[in-house]
Amino acid sequence: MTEGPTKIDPRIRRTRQMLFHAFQSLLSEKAFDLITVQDITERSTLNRATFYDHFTDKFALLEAMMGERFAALIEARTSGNKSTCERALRHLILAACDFLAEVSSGCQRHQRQFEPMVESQVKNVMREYLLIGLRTHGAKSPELKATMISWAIAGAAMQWSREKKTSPEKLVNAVLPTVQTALAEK
Amino acid sequence: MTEGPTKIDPRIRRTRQMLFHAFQSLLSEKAFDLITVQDITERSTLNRATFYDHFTDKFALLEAMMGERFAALIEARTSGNKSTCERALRHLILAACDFLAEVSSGCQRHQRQFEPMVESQVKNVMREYLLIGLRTHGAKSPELKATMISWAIAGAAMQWSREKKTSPEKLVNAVLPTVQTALAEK
DNA sequence: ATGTATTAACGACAAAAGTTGTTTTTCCAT
DNA sequence: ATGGAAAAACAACTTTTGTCGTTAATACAT
Repeated sequence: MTEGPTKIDPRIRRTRQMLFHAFQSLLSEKAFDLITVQDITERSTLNRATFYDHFTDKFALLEAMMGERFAALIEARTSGNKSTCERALRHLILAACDFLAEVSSGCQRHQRQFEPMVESQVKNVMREYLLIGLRTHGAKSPELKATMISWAIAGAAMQWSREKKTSPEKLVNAVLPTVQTALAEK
Repeated sequence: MTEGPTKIDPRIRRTRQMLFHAFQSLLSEKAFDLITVQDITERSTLNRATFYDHFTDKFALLEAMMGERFAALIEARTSGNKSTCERALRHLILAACDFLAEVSSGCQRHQRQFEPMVESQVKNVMREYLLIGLRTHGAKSPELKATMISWAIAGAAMQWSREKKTSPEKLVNAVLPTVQTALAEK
């Protein structure tokens, strides 16, 4: 998924991981808005300037972290076989719910600036996943369909994660019919 | 739509408008990221501290401005009669396209931080609109439906606005069937 | 193993973001 | 019109952001 062009310098990987870890541990303590770049670099025992060598700001860090994690979660669950069959769709929707629940539980209540990043990454990863399936099945306008469906699922999942008054499975059942008919359209 | 509880002090209205105007004029000159709060207050001939009396940051200003404008556009076009009939849906989707096109044209190319705000307001306003129609028609789970549909439309419109390789009407025709079947589901 | 190139570390800097407290202006109810 | 309440103006201050130039460390190819 948007693979890096060449081998990545292990130091870069290491530094990124250190920033991710520090950031995650801070997120479990205080709200995103209250976390400064300095907080992150202090905890990761890196220089603040080093942070800016890797990310433009803390939003980019959040975005990258969420994207990587959700993509990894999807990858792990579907073990790579993209598809648009019911089973795969159930997994996809469920994965979104689980991911958002996991993110929620690891964080100190979401902030204004926090959600949009999570949301956009969830949409991106799901869209990419759907797009592959749609293209191999030779659907009509795959890009448009992939966008509409990934956004619709993301919206449903975000709403569910805010309210959490039913089980993820119930949401899947409520969402799936709409998604399937949308996918099936000529 | 989330009306203010009481009459609003004219000074507040005035100050907000001054900030909106200054901001809009700056947006036509340089990118959102490069605009500072000081830029905005200088142009609006207000003190920088005054800005913070009204908005928490420039993101909140953008958000408020986009929300108000899109809501006004919708209001103007539908002259208040929310509905879920085909005619109303066409108008809704078209309104989203037109709004995004208008925003694009008035701005210096969108930035990373810019789009999410526009996007979220477009979704919010459309969701509210759909929700009213769905509730009066006694639909099944109106909140979920309203979310999925508004997000799907917003996604389609955002994608269209980035690419702009077809007319808005063509997009409406491509999007409408999916939306209608989703709305009609039992 | 060593040299080269890349990257991190570091310190210092300028600019912008936010905050606080005080004073002045403006609205509006009486 | 006048007094009280609310908002704006203003200045000063702290924190955070973002950048730059130099030095030190480290990965990798030879």
